[in-house]
Amino acid sequence: MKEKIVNIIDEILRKKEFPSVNYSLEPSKNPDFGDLSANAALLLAKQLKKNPRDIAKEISAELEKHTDIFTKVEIAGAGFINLFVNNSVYLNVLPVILEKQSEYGKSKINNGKKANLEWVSANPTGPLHAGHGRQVCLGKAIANLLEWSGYEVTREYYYNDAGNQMNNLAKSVYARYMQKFDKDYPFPEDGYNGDYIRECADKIFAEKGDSLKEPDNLDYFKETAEKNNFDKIRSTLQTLGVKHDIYFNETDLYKNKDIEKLLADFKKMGASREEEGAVWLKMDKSRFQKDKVIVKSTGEPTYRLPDMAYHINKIKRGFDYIIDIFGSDHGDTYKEVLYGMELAGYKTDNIKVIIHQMVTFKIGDQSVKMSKRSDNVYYLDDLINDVGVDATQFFFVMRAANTHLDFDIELAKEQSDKNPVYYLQYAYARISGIFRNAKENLPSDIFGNEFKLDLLNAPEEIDLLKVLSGFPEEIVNVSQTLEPHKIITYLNGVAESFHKFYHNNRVINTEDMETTKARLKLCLAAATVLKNGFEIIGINAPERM
RNA sequence: GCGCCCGUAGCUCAGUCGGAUAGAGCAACAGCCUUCUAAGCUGUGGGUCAGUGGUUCGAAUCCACUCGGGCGUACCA
Repeated sequence: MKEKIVNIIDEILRKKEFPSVNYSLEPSKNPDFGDLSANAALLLAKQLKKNPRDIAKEISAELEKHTDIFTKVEIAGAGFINLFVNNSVYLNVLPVILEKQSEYGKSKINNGKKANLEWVSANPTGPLHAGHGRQVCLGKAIANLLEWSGYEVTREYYYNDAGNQMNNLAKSVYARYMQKFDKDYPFPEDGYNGDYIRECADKIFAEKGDSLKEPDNLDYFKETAEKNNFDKIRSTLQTLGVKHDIYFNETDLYKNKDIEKLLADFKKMGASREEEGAVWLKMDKSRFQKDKVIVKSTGEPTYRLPDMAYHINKIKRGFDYIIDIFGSDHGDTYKEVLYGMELAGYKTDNIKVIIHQMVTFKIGDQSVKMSKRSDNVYYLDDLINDVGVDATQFFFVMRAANTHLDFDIELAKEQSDKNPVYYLQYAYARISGIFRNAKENLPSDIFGNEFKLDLLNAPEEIDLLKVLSGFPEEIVNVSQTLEPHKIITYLNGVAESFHKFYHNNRVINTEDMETTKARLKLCLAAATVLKNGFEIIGINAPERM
């Protein structure tokens, strides 16, 4: 609908031969200012050096001709054009929602394009801890959002089982294993200290007895621990309904020589230098503090080089849009990776990196520890057990990614109106209740396709339709910024409008079947939007609560 | 020290490519259930948008500085 109005305004501006300006057409905050407000005249006034109210007058005279859409066009304040939209415009959205159902809100703007979303990508050194949840849930919602905007989405997990951390893991399990025979056997200083390490050692002991006491070969420990950990990670992801299409293995980049070739390219073009036995990538001093090591003096690459090769690989696979989600602890490193790729001659403008800030978990005033190195870790599984899948998903997606998140476990656990998840889900459950009632007590032809739109004329009914009509536009906007918390803000508005409607207008009224019919349709439309929105943010639509 | 992110109601946070009277939930207070779920609705109170200065018709939003918090600043990933 908004698109239609924008087209009308654009047409008028073109006819008047005004310079093009990037004006806004926003829902008015105050009902006195109509449904929508445009600031085009204010911006034009600056350029044309004319009185903004005069320009507004010219534009609004044209707008007033569209009586099918506008009931009133007003000029207000410094030169805002306030548009009062005809109710029929909103009413006509209802049949559209009913027809499209689970497709309502889906956009085609990115049809035919392929997106790659890489997230989680936790190394298999242990189970996911609660802090990982933010990324898991955020990525789940963003992947959905991309699909709703038309992309074909590949969900990818970068599986990194090379490097020192895995040796460290093996040594940790080995030490726990050896402690079965000698309880004073030293545990590595920077070893992984969680219970899962002991479990893994127990398992190995149960299967292999004392046959692995010789420390010359830790491979078995490494492989077993790695498999154990990754199974745990995948099981947690499954609980949250996350399924990756591709697990990209870092070792493949060694096998197919991508890393070797990239290193050779850097050398050939003089982008790298050797010092103290290590290879350094020459960094742009205006953007980075100093050069970065890409191959250690031991001959092993640092994480940067494989990361560059990995992202080059993604580009070569032909994605139109490549998205990574990282925690703020990686906030600087991705810039190095992108810089390296640019040095190697690849364009990185279709790569978007989402950085989310850290999470503090709180029970009352007490914060919960999350370090992998300490014994008492709050795992993502623990969190899900404590608060449930929906609350976990909702709380992680509820806030903008780039602000710190305080996760109030007590609040998320709360099965009451204090919990913000329920406000939304309750609206859906209420509608389901109405339909249960209607099925039991009304003749089945009440659900027929014919109904009288114009019986919907209560202010709450029109308001609800206004909100519902904004859903497709909301998806388009949010899919551009990839900020799913805005969907929640929007759905809150839907729930609020519905609750108000429900409170003031009884749906099922056996005295007036025609109104009942129309209102049931409105309820169905509201349920459709809620359910579609829930699907994007990744929570369930409960029929009863 | 330097880089990135953040600072909005008692609490948790929306709003930030400049727009009209800064919003929501919770908490507090006062109302509303013989009718489809009161996990709801209605109303009241609550703000120097961290601070100072600047840019302009207009700043929570942009710029500079200051203060406060988080994360980086590894031949860890």
